[in-house]
Amino acid sequence: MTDRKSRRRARQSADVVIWALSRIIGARFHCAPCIAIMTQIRTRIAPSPTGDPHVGTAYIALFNRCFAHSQGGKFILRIEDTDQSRSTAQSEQDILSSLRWLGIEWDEGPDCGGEYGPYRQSQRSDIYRQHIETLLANGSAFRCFCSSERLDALRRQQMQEKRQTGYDGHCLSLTQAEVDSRVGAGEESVVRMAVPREGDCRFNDLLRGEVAIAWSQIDMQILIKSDGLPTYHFANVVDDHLMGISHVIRGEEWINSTPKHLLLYEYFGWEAPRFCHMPLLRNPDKSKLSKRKNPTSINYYRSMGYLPQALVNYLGMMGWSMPDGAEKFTLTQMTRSFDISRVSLGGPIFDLAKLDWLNGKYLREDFAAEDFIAAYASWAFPPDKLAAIVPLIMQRVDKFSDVAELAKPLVSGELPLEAGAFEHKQLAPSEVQRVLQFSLWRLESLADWQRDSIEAALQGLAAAMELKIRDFLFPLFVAMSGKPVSLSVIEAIRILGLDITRARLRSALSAMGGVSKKQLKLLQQEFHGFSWP
RNA sequence: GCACCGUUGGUCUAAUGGUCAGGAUUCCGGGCCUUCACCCCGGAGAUGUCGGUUCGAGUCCGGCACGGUGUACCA
Repeated sequence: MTDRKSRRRARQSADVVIWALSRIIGARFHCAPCIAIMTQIRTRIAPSPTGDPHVGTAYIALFNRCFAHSQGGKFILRIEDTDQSRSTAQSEQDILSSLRWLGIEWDEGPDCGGEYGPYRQSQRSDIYRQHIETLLANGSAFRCFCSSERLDALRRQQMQEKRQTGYDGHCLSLTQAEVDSRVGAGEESVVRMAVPREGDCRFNDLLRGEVAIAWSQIDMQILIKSDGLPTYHFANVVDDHLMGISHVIRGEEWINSTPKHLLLYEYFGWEAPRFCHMPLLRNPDKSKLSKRKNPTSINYYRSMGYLPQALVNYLGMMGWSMPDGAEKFTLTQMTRSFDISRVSLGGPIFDLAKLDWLNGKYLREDFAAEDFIAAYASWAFPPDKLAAIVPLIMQRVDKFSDVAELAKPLVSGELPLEAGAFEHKQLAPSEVQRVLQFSLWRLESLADWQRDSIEAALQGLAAAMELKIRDFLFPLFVAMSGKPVSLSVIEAIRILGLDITRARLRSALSAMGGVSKKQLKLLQQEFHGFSWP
């Protein structure tokens, strides 16, 4: 702790010097990234558009943004979409709009541009191709032709012998002529980085002090995949340098691969940025926050009716505190008082009880009745949702006083489930669980969230399970509405969206007594055995 | 397995090596109040463990325990 304090002091004075320098130099030069590195604080968030917008992304983005903006620097958003098979444009859109909803805005990014673009890695292939040539030429990277079979066998053997797993340097001994002829013959290959086998890599983490990792722990990482695209490690380093990133603030999960990154900077002859590894947000069981165990999508919090300012505030309380101890603070206040050395390293548990309290505090203290009305109305009844709800309700009511009860499932979060709610004369409890779990998996994999595709997916699933659609839908009705009779369950699913649907199906599953790990595995096998049209 | 990073009430956190380890949440009790909630007051509850340095350790050093992460042609 003392150590932390003295580091904090030292850093603050160093930052002042750098800042002053940037004022002097920055006024005269506007060119290479090297100048930017020397002169300006530049941080980034580099999400991979492979799924729901994650609260962990927002968390790291928040700290990067506060760090940069508290020192007159810039905060950049870069899309890391080198994994062609998993990246989607939809996910990218969701990430941008979620961060914007939270008020975490960026100075440069794929949507707003900037001097260091493009800000999407899939548009930077030429840059990576060019840069890998440098490493290939100076011998710090090499072509590898090993098949995945050989690599698998190698790994198995290493594990059996209880040795460290990793590449054995097989292709390191290839001559240039050999490499050229095999490449010329069209043989598939990857590019790996050479890694020393002796000694330690030492670096100074902004929060943790010196970290030493033996080079023997570091694998000869693939830099360019056989599809010609870079892996994270390579693209990340090249881009961070070219974009003038001065401080890499990222999750703790990256500590172990920092030596790879440092080595790449060295191979290129570039000055490395400062590294700062934040603690990881955790599930209540202390494992890394995951959507299997918790709602992790920012969209979930949005559709549950949390306020963006409360969620950002709450994220700011994770591993960090205001110097004056204030618990309710805005993004602006956080930025103004920001001091990265106030980050505490124990992984904070993302616990909803305190978020609820904080959100309520915002609602009570910051909203006049008319503000509340406006905010609530636009949350509960945005025009398109209202248009979808009204026709459903009109058919089923006799008088206005019936409306609220019917609409309840569509404007609520989780619903209380009565004991025995899932009793059914055709379906055994285990069958009900299967329907719920399979439906959840099926819906999660749905590409578009339209009435027809949801219906088709569920019908296909019912057929695969050899259940009558009527019986099949029963558990879903109950899970989604809390009652066996209600509005169209498919409409409800469409209107409520995946996040609320997931939460309801999950709470139904746990109301049924939960699914053990063993059961889950069996169900997974069965589910993967299904085939869809 | 190996490596790395962590460890203050259940949870989020505060504490220039020096008061009685402070605040928030949660839970419980009381007050306000027609009820509930809000709000106010009060209570319960923590430095993982063993050793070392020191006049003095939550804070510095070492061992152990526990937890987490990493060990991919994912990021």
